[in-house]
Amino acid sequence: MGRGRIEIKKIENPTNRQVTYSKRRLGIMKKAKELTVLCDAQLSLIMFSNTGKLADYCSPSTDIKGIFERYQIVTGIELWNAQYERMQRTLKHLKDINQSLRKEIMQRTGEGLEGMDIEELRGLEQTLDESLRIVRQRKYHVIATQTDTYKKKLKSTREAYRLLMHELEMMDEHSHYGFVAEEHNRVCDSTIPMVNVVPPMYVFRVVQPIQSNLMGLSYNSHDLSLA
Amino acid sequence: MGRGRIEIKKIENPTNRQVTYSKRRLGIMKKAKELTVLCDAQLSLIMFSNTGKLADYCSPSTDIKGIFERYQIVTGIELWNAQYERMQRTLKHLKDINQSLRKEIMQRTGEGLEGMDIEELRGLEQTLDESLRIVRQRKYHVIATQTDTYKKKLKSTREAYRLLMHELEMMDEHSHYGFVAEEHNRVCDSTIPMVNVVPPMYVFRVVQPIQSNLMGLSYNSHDLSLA
DNA sequence: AACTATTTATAAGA
DNA sequence: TTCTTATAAATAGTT
Repeated sequence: MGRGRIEIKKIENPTNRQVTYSKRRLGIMKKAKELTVLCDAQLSLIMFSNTGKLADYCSPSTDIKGIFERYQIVTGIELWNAQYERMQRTLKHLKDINQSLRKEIMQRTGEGLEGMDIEELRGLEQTLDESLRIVRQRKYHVIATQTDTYKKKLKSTREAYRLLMHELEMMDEHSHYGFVAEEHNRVCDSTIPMVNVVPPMYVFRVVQPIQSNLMGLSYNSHDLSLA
Repeated sequence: MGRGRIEIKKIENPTNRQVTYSKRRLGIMKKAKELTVLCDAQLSLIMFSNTGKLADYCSPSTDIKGIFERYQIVTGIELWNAQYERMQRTLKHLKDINQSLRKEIMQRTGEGLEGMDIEELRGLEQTLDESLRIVRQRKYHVIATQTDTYKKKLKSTREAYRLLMHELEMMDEHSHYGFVAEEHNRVCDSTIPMVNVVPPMYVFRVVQPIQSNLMGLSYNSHDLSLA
């Protein structure tokens, strides 16, 4: 339909091809609209030109999504159902796992024990017993480590203190300003024995307030009784 | 384009409409194919007639799904992406929950304790201790219930046995066939004391083999020592 | 489903 | 791209 018929094969001249595409695109679009109106049909038309440009038409009273869903139902072709169902299955699987994990936790908590027979209860008891053993072991390990850390810090503090005292003594012996004499003697007298004689625990208590910002230990006698 | 122009509005005569639909459907289909070939375009055409019949065309070298996906990408319209992403989020959420549940179980098992400080360990220990207490309580309850059941069964068996013995005695006293006399006396002598004097545990052991198919009890001294 | 008068689409040219 | 126009193609009404 034009000045001379054309063969239906790819138009090699790009300009020509583009022009033809424009004309025919409008033409088919018009046809689509007419078909929609005349025959009360529902249709979707999606076109991508050679250059990637999109043009589309969809009959009124519906949308592309509706058309595609209907298409899927009629043809049975999976456009996204496969993916959707795969996800749905994964979801169910995860939920199942979730439930069984929750159940396990519940049983380990001591809830939901109603359905278990003696053998199962026995097994659970032993498992819990073992777990408790491990947790306690770990706790004591942590306590031991922290105590060790404190001892080391204490030792270095004690050393620093001793050096300081030593310097003070030196100052006392070689200078005669005397403005700290009274205080100094008292401090010196009580310190030397403390550093060298007082048992670690006592020193620990004296020093602790100085370092209390470093770590917040507060375990009580109950905990220690389990050591 | 035909004998007289027509107005573009719904054809009310159903037959006429159907005929027109057929003709124009073929026409637009042909146009679609030509566009595909001439201009190297990609297109999809889906049509549903008034009566629900499907007709579709898709350019070669692609498929409806491909066109559809490309359409989504270009338009940014979510056809099923919204649903997809919602599911993906749910999936991730479930996985996260799953992971935290697993972690909790691990800690309750005594694994993965490395990151926990003393306070946390203390809490975990107390929780486990409490759980263990509950599980043990439950176990003893089940044991008690089962023992009770055994006692009742034993009692009824014992009663049945007693009645049987009584009948035998009667038979022995009132008849003089004598063909079971020897055996009968022996059985009678050993049974009466057993039923009335032997402590429950002893009776239990004697009776157990007879009923052992009913329930498979096998708790050992270790278990009982925890009672 | 075929025919055909007529309308419509469009190829080529500007 | 858009307009023009000669001509091919589509199709409405008919058989």
